[in-house]
Amino acid sequence: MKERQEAIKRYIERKGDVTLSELTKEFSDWSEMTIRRDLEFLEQRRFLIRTKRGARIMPTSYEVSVGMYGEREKRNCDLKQEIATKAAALVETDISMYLDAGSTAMMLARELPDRNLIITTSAPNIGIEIVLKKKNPTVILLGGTLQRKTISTCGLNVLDQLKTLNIDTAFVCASGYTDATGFSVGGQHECVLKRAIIASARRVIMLMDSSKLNSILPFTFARLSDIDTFVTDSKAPESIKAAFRAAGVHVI
Amino acid sequence: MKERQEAIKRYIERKGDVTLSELTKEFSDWSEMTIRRDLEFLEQRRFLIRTKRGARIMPTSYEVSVGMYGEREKRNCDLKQEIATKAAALVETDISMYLDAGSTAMMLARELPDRNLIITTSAPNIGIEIVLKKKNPTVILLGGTLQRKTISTCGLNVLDQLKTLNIDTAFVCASGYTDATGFSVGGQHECVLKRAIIASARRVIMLMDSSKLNSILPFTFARLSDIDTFVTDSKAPESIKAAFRAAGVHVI
DNA sequence: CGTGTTTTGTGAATTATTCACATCTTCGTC
DNA sequence: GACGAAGATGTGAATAATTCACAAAACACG
Repeated sequence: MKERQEAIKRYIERKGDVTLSELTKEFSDWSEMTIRRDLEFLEQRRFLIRTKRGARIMPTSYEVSVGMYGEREKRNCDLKQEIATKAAALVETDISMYLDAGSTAMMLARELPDRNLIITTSAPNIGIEIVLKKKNPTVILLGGTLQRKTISTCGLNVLDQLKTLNIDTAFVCASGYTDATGFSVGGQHECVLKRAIIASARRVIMLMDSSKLNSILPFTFARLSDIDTFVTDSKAPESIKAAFRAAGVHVI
Repeated sequence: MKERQEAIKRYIERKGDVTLSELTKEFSDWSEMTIRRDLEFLEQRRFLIRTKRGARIMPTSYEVSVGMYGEREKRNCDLKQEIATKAAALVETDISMYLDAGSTAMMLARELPDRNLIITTSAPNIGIEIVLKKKNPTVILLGGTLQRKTISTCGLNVLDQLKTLNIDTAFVCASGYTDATGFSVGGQHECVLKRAIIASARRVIMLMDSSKLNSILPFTFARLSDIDTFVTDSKAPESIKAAFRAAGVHVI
């Protein structure tokens, strides 16, 4: 496969859904016809499917996280991508890690290196994504009732399942944060799971885009003191980042 | 949603990928424009995506089972569909059932009624499929290591997980059968799981298309005496069906 | 260099899609 | 059962996208 085709593939993998004109603008060194032929080439190899006026990433579980929830998820796509890229740099080979549910975590999953990793997750879509796109990581899915809204499992016996797993680094996502309430989410079950994960992991890395700062959701699952590292995007206000650092959190 | 739109949706769900001209031929009572509008309607509701000259089923986990593995899975698609339809008729409301991994099981999942059911499965793609497309069933995913080949989980503690679950009816798939060897599969882990399921379920329904009869795979997980019902397609030879019936198995 | 092969670009021909509008249904109301 | 409103469907022209054939350019190799 040519370099340009690889680049087109990567571009579409990130965007999920692109138009031909978008691609011709992005890859303006080549003609529309060439890009068209590349799309045909990539479609034949099942990397993507061509749509009416462009192409879309080959749907595995991608659509479950981004497409399905639609606009809300796509809105802060760039911020989340930035976070995912930064977080992926923190992943070490040969470790046991936990990956949370959610679209930011899905993007992180796509950025993970194809190396020897043990990845535990409660998000089956993320697990499938990893297993289909990478050869080396081992994926462990937590069992339990599959929640419709979050596409993640939660079970009464999560604690039992975690007992036999030693998680080194946990990548956890939050839906809200304020100084007073800490990190919060919308679901009770998620809250319980995240707490258990945080309690058992050696190192906790929190992923959260700046749009979620200063919002409160019903269930608090962690305080600043519970986390080691905080990964956010460049739009996060310096004041908050400074406050986090003052509390001993490594902010990236 | 209109009846025609439902029918178009079903048609595309079965075919996976259709052209507009195929649809206008199939639904010749209506004009191309109407079909076009229906596709737009269905796309908005995220049931499918429109491609260059037609439409394709909305990729959730469908592609994981059918598209991804490609031709092999598509080959006996009609046989499997027949089995799935017959098996769906055996599903009762308000029961706890187990659904195996595999493309036949995926098709059964799509045929399930949108009613109150507790569905346990080791196939996360099937679980996601159900949860995204139906409102009423509760899905329980078994935890464990996610296998790349089968997209199913298997864990050391499956037995523990099953202890708290009372499964009434188990729909189990096999990859091979001969009188001498019984029902067999290719993976050791699958074998263990299927055995555990069969041991704990009140009623076992085996799903297998006729192309798999008279083939042997490495691991036997069940004998004729272990199953209650055998669902196969119309191409299965009468002699085998008669032999099964003679052994006390209900053949459909 | 020269030749054959592959890749890329161009524009015309073909095909698909959209749009505006006309017609036909359906349904509630008097 | 007549009427009007709202929605669904069909038609054809306008627009846009895609394909195709072929020419030009880039590349490989002796």
